[in-house]
Amino acid sequence: MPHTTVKSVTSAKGAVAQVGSSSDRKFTAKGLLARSRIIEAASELVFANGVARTGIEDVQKQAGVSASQMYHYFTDKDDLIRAVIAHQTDDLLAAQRPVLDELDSFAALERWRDLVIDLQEQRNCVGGCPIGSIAAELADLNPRARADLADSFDRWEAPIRAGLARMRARGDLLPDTDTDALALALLVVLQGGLLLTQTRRNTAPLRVGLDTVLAHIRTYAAE
Amino acid sequence: MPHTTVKSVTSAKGAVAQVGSSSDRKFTAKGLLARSRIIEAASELVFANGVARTGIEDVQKQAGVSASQMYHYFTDKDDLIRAVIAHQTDDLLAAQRPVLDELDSFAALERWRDLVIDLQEQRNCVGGCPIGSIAAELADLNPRARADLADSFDRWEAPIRAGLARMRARGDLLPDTDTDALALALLVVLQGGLLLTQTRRNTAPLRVGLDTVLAHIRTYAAE
DNA sequence: TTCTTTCTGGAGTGTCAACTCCAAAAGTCA
DNA sequence: TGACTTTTGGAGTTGACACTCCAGAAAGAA
Repeated sequence: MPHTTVKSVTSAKGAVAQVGSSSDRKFTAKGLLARSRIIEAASELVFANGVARTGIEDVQKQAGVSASQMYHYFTDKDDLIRAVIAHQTDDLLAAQRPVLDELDSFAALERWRDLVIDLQEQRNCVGGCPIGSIAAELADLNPRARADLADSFDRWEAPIRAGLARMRARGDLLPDTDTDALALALLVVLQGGLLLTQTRRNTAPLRVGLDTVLAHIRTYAAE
Repeated sequence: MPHTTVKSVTSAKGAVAQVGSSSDRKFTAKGLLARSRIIEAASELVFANGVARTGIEDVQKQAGVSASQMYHYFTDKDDLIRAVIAHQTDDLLAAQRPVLDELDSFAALERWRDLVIDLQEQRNCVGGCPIGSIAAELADLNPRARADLADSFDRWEAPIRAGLARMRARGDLLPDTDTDALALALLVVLQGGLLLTQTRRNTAPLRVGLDTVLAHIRTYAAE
């Protein structure tokens, strides 16, 4: 995967078709199962060791799959990693639901804060953000991956934005509150908090970061 | 460097001696020069490509040095990377001085904010935090590196803490302000902001993050 | 100068990792 | 059943990469 060469062609309609992407192929039910076992195994290994240190052979072993299967379901390592990014994003959002979709009260924001901190404590502060870590590794190296990661962050940010916007619409927050900025600040503090928490093996950074932004949001409370 | 095996022995006095560390050797002036050229080259390459994707041979070429020199000045790649972490930390703090040491007024905090954002704009949002990126890659994989990285963050946090503490002592901030928490929040928002800025190729996350915490600090302003 | 230590060149080694290939097993569908 | 497509096994290839080794050049100490 070094010197990632990614081919893409622009179709007649102007849409960009991704040559070499495996996601549009037709697979049988059995095939899809093998494919998802591979993605699952790769996700775990990438989370633990990073992209560069995750070998295709390691993934094969963990998924119980042969080399030819790897390249039957994915064109190359890049393609697999993109699938991992998508999978980890789904997983991440699922782990924070349903609270993530109901971030429209101060109580809900606190529940979310507690949830995130608990998750890190459960794993003893080992492992940062599954997509943040990949972002730090690939953002400058792989344009396609960077775009995917940006999309992931967007997907994460959207429900936070929506929740805060609802609070403002409902009158919980002052009418001129810049809820989009607050939502972005929450995502920022989450990423930074996770990285420092991972490095210091201590949830204080995550806690302090989130609490700081939450306190700031409260200064916009109406009445 | 996969499966980093780091030997350390406990001496009679109970102090931990680092077997294999190169920093305590005696080198001539010429030797030190070659050594620092290696560190400089390695730092650039690691910043651009990450640790795993930086080959010893690449560093050799960039530094204009032979393989035997690499292993004359560093016991192994781990040892080199530790030197890179130290070097990048020095560089980073130097780039933010003298403003970093004078963060004891709202005006100074704003100057620091502008400085950090300008730095990212100058490099078109390419490259995140030189030590944050290494932290994301190595924190869970290499205990020695993790300790070094934690120290780096401490060195970074210290002047911020000191500046805010001076503001409180001087009466710019209310007496019961938790300045340590605010300093940590600034570091958190900086790391998260850099990562998102790198991924989105847009300084908004860094700007919004810093502004949010700065606004929150202002709510502690005295009188 | 002579002795010792440091510094440097460059070929070599063993390992691992990404990717390929051919052919066979298993499933699909007429 | 028979023609087809999909799925799988596993050996092989190619290159990269961390690290070693030996010997010679340069520098420092006496």
